[in-house]
Amino acid sequence: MNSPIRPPADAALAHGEASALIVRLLPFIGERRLEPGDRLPSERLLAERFGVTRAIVREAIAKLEAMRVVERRPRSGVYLRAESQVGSLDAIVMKADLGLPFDLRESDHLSEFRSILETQAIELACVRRTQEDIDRLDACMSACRERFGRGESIAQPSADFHLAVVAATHNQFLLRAANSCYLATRELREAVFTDPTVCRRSIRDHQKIRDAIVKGSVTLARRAMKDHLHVANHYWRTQFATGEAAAGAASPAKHRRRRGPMTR
Amino acid sequence: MNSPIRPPADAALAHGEASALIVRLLPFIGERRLEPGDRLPSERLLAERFGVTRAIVREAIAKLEAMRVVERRPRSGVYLRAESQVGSLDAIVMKADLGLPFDLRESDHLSEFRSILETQAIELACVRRTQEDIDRLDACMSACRERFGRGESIAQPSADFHLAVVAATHNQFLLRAANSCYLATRELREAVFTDPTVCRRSIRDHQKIRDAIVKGSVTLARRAMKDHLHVANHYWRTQFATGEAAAGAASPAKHRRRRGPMTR
DNA sequence: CGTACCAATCTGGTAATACCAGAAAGCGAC
DNA sequence: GTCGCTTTCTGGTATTACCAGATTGGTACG
Repeated sequence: MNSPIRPPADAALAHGEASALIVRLLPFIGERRLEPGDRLPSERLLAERFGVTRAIVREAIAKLEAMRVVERRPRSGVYLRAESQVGSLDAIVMKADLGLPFDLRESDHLSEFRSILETQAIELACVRRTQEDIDRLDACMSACRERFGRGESIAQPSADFHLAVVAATHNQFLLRAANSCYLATRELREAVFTDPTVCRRSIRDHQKIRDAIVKGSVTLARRAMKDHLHVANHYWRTQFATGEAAAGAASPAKHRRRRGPMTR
Repeated sequence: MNSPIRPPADAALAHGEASALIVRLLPFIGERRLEPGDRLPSERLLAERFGVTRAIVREAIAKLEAMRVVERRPRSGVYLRAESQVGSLDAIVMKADLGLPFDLRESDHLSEFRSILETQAIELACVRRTQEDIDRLDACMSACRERFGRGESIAQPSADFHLAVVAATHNQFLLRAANSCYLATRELREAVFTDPTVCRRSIRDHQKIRDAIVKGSVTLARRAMKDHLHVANHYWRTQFATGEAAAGAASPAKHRRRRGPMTR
């Protein structure tokens, strides 16, 4: 199983009324000026207000609770948590998943976070990589080249490569955090990685990174990764700005409802 | 109602049948040898099997879905996702929250992850800290000293200090990731931070860190943080080992049910 | 008056049941 | 065999009801 470790399917939160309710719930919280510690309306009221069942409300709240956006107190109510302090990483990732936009500041912070993870990860990867890790890197490289040759976007195999690097640290926490980053930026990456210039540059950089890891040279690898991330973040920022400009009214991140047979 | 500082209330996932079901569900997945991509039994079967309602099953699955442990495919089934690749950071944090044990390997990886976040964070903090950030650091220091003076555990204010450092980066992603780390280790930290030696050492180290941040000296701060983390991780590892040995009995703080080891 | 106590009424937590629509499997007709 | 129907799965949603803490309001008592 050398293929890049990737889920067969799309992201998770897009289905059903419960997710739709979350999307409507967040602005509702905003316009009500609810602050951390405040209580949300009762489940029954919310159900009535949004025209759904209590079961739907409870499912939505369960998800928000899992992401530490909200806290349930039995027989008392549902309370908003202090977002910045207790929200989970995925509570932000979810924003993208639900079609809510990032602002530029958040985008930069995400880039910074990703850079931190990956520059540290590659050093560990140089030391810990196994043959299997290297095979996975090569598989991603092949996938990139193949897709590029067909003129397709290399967004996914490129992300897979980066994740494969992190995976070579064999540290689950690093891997999961990095994965969240790539989930959060999936849509915009699609756009960035259609530009042939970007693709060529990426593939070249990835090759350097891969070679450095194989060689086990920490300094080489870190240098290569830093260079790559620097350029990548630049492209990313540019793309984000243009996307931001075009993101006027309707959120373009909405065509996610794929229902295909899902070959697995 | 505005109590000074809200004792973070108990963590999130601990209430009710849905959470209990998650705890029973994970071992169930394990003993059934379900692998990524496999389908879970239908909701109705699970409900019958575990003696709860479908509503409970759905709530539990909603949480697992939010943490990207499983994936729902409408009118098809609930499928296990590739854990290492797609699970969220909080899917691991949850383990602690549900009373499931870490193994030593995971514990070390968590320490490593935390160290990466915080050593990078402190550099940014040196540059970006505002007066408000410094005030927060000082408040945490005071809380530490006060509690230590009363002979209480400084686990919470100590964690608050570390989080305040990360908060000074003004990077939400860093903060949330770091926060997840401290949530995951809450219980064990309580034990570690009752030892006066540890407390004294921590407070001293924190003071150094705080001063370096105020001074804005990146090199000093990084040095101080690295030293502190090194020692802290040592204490932590020791405590973990002893805790592991005594883990035959139930978790000391909670009277939560736990089943088999199931660490996969 | 003030206070202690009690009952109506909130809350979330859980249960039981039913129906819908897509998907898949069985199965008969050809 | 293959086509096409029907049955039987699946999750998705709605409805209703009851339980038990918590809150609240009022009332009876001191």
